[in-house]
Amino acid sequence: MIPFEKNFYSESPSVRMMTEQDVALYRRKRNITVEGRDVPKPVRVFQETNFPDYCLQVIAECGFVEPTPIQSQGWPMALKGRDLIGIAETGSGKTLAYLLPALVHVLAQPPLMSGEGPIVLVLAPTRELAVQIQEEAVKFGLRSRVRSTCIYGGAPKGPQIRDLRRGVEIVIATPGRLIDMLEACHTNLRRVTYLVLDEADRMLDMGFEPQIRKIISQIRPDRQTLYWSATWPREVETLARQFLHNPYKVIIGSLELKANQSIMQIIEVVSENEKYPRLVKLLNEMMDGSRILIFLDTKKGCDQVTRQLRMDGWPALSIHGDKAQSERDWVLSQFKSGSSPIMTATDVAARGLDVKDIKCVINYDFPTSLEDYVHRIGRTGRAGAKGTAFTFFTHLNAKYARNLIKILQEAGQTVSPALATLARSTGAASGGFGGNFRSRGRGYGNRSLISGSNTIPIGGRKQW
DNA sequence: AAAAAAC
Repeated sequence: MIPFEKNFYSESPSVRMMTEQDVALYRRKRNITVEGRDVPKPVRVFQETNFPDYCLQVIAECGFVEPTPIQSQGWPMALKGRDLIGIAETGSGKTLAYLLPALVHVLAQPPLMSGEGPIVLVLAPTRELAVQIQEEAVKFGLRSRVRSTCIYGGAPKGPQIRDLRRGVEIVIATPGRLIDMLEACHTNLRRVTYLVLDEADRMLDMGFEPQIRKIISQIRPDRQTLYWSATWPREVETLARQFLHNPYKVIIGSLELKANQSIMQIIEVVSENEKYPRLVKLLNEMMDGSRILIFLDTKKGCDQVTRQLRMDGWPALSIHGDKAQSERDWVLSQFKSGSSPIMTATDVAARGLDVKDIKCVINYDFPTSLEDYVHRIGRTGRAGAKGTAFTFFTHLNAKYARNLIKILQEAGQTVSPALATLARSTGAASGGFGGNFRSRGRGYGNRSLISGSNTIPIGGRKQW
């Protein structure tokens, strides 16, 4: 094994001069909570970090003025070489919180020899998110010797194999294709010393955990492991700590499920039949060139609503996991460029995606967990911008009402009487928190997305 | 009676 230096952080003189009181005040003002032994002081300006000069230059070019709270505390922690759990709301700069320390980490290592695998591995739950992270890595790795590549399914293997065989310091991957590549010996994880789980609670849930276990088992145990998410259900903590040693924990705000405060959240209690007409009414009010993202719970629902919208003349496209990756890529690019300002999506688009100027998120269906609710609406209101989230809420979703109200109140939103009434109609607070980590709610009842004369069958496919 | 993630 190649030994690696674990502490890349030395406090700048200005950080060293901060008194404990200064630190406490700084953290209090920015809602930073820390746990762990020997927690380093936060950095207040970019110049207090020890990132390479060219990184600071890119930061300046991006127009960033000062580190976000998760960055100011996360950077020195990550640079210490210790494990880390970082929890901060959607749109608060988590990607750079782990990517820049990753660059420093790589630059401090002996160069890659031929046949060696990556030094940094970042795992993400969707292909689009992996690609987005890689774009960010390219932006900051460009002017150094740090190469990166993205390994994900649905795309041709050839170029990915070529990149891996040629050697890259940073690999950003979705689990399935990475395991595929490992089994085919196109790469190995023997040199990985910096492992990131983005959207960590999702990566540790039922669907992903076995794959994550398989991947982590191939990485040296003295690696540095970093978890990041906007949501952190209590149920994951025990599982998560199995893969961590003496971690720091940094939380921005509270550990309570918390939505981004700059998003106006509007819950509309409707019946199933009222959804589509209500959607059209909202689109008529909101359409002014900016982007609108509509979430549904099922792929079929996405197709149906998109088809109906297009028949009614709306420029809508749909993204979900049954579509070819080439179409997913195209739809997302059309949405990003504004050529198709309305996108319907399943939860494939719920986490992490950073599209500028999404003015409005509409939950056509209420999600199957409140964590997903927080992530979905977090596609708007990014980097301090304002956004609006409309959510259609039916009596079938009543079990979420109480905890949803908690989220609304915590984020300073008004609670409509209709929602309050629904909350009172349910017994003790039951449903909601915990997402995939507890048993799923029962009783969905019959649902058809578009009722009566509005139903549009999709050619050749059986439905309902 | 959900989605995602490899071929």
